[in-house]
Amino acid sequence: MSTDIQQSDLQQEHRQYIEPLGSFQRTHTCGELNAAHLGQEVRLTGWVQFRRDHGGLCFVDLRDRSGLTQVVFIPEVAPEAHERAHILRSEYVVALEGYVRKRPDGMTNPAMATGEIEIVVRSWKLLNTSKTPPFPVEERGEPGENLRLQYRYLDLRRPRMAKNLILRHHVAQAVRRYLDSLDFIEVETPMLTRSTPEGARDFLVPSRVNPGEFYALPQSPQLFKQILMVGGLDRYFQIARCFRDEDLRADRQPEFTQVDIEMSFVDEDAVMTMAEGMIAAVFRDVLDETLSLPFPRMTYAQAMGEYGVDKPDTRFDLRLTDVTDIVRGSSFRLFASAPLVKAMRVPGGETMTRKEIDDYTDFVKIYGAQGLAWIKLRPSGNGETEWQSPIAKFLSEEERAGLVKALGLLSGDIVFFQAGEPAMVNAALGNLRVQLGEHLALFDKNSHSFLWVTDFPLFEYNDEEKRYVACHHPFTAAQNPDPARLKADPASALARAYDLVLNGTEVGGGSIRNHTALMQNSMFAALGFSEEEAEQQFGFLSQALDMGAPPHGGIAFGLDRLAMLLAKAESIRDVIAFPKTQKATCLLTEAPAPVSGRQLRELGLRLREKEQQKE
RNA sequence: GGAGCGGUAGUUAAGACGGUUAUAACGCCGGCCUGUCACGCCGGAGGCCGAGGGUUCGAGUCCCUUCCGCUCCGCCA
Repeated sequence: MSTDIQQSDLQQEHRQYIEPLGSFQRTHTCGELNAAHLGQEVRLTGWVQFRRDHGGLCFVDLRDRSGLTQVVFIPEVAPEAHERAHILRSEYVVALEGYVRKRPDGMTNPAMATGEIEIVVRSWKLLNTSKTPPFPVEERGEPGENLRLQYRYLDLRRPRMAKNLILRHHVAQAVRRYLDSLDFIEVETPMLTRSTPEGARDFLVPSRVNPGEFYALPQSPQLFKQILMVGGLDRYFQIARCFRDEDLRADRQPEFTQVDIEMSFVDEDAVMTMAEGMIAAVFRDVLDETLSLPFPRMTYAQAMGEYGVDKPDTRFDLRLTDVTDIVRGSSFRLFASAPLVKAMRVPGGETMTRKEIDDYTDFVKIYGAQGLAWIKLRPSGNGETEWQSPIAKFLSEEERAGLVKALGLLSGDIVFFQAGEPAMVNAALGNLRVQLGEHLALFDKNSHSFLWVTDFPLFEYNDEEKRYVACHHPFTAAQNPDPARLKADPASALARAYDLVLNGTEVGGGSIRNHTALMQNSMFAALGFSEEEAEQQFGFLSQALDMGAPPHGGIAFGLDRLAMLLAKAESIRDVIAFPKTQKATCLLTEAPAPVSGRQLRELGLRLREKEQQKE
């Protein structure tokens, strides 16, 4: 309390020294000065990071986005400037002029980029004062995320956040350079558009002019970019903001940025080759890393079979194996009766402790598993291998031999099993695989392993809606476009879709689209739309396709995720200037917030009483 | 909708077994200091232990409710 009063009094007193910038416009940034500038007269501007006041000499580290420079106030050189320097506090904003000189022998600081030199101040101006910041801008320790988001402007002054946003900028610029060089046209598509029934929940915007009607913010520019192809634009891209009103994750925000691309007269290979070139250009320009092209490809079926997920982390080599047939007749009833039994061999895992196995058991329960069966193959003294396992006693000699053969089991291994519904089995073992990869340090954290996943199913069954929905989106072309087959056997239809996976994260995905009205309408029919519904929701698309739409396809990349992976950030929030919290709020602006009754009336809206009380 | 972790000076954390006046470091304020660079030395201020209720002679600590942040499941074409 009294500290606050003292501080605000102090700041009040210091405010009288604030001056306009005037002629003190900077000649250099704080990060760029070095021995090459010795003797030069310079002007710098920036924030005070530290003041080290020796009574006589007074040092200040001056910071801007480019780095830090030590400036020194010397009574003998500039008595007035030195005298006034005692008011400087953390985050005060100053402009100063002086000359660059070499630091005395033995006084250089090799940890600083500018550590060989310092600026001897002749005169300076106070441009603004600052309250004592709630957390230090200097990166010592990590303040809580709620504080960082509430005072995001201070967080952005910290080198890590500045570095991440600069990296993100470089990614975006590399993308623009590459696509421009290939004659792609950047086009902006509407933010206020129409709600569509498929896909994620829409953010809705009420229309004042059309009471009772709503725009939706785009989940992606999908329909517009296809219609641009019908419009003959041929090659389009956009760094587009997209909105999805779903729950957040460490790598998911309700508004995010997509590098959105569409091309005419192409097939899958043309799009994928273009995309590989773009990713390679980004890695070359941003990380100075050369990627080897083309990226490997794997079918969806193989990914699910061997990795349990549709976005395998191919940095390490653990695989899942289907052993359903081997244990079909087992006296272990769970194995004998399960629709799918899979196993994962972990070489050298025999040394795992009971505690570790228990922790992995808890881990797989997240995905609906009842437990986690395991077998350790221990070398016993006489050169034989002992099967140590709670389930070993249920396995016949034949079954053991079958497992050894199918899994390539060796002494010293541990094998994990999962039995049950395929979705659960794959999710449990697939995610356990990733967990083991991290815990056992099976990969180099600096490596980048790309993979195309192809041949996705066209549809997946949605239990809630009791119907098939599009796996990718409803505009994706089928590999076999025969309408009769789509209708008869939707489960086995494959899509002309492809995802790009980097280190187990989906960074991009796209497809060849239905470019004839016939293809598109048979897709709507297979999704269970009546002709009237299809016409009402997507009539404008069918109509456009029916007026000479060229064959076309495209892809979209998550710019935030890409930036996150390149920056090695733990959260997507660390590469977004103003992200939302897990409850989808902005702690800086306190959005969302109630609106006035007048605003609601203008929009023809009325709140339930429950919500009204919030106002 | 569900599971888990966390919330204690400005900040980051310790305290958790219920028991005197709630610790520490950094930061902040005052003083001293002419080569520091996480400067140093001396002194000082600073707390509704997220909020509300309960159990108890007594609650930072136990119970209930609730708010906020984070991670995950569901969800995310």
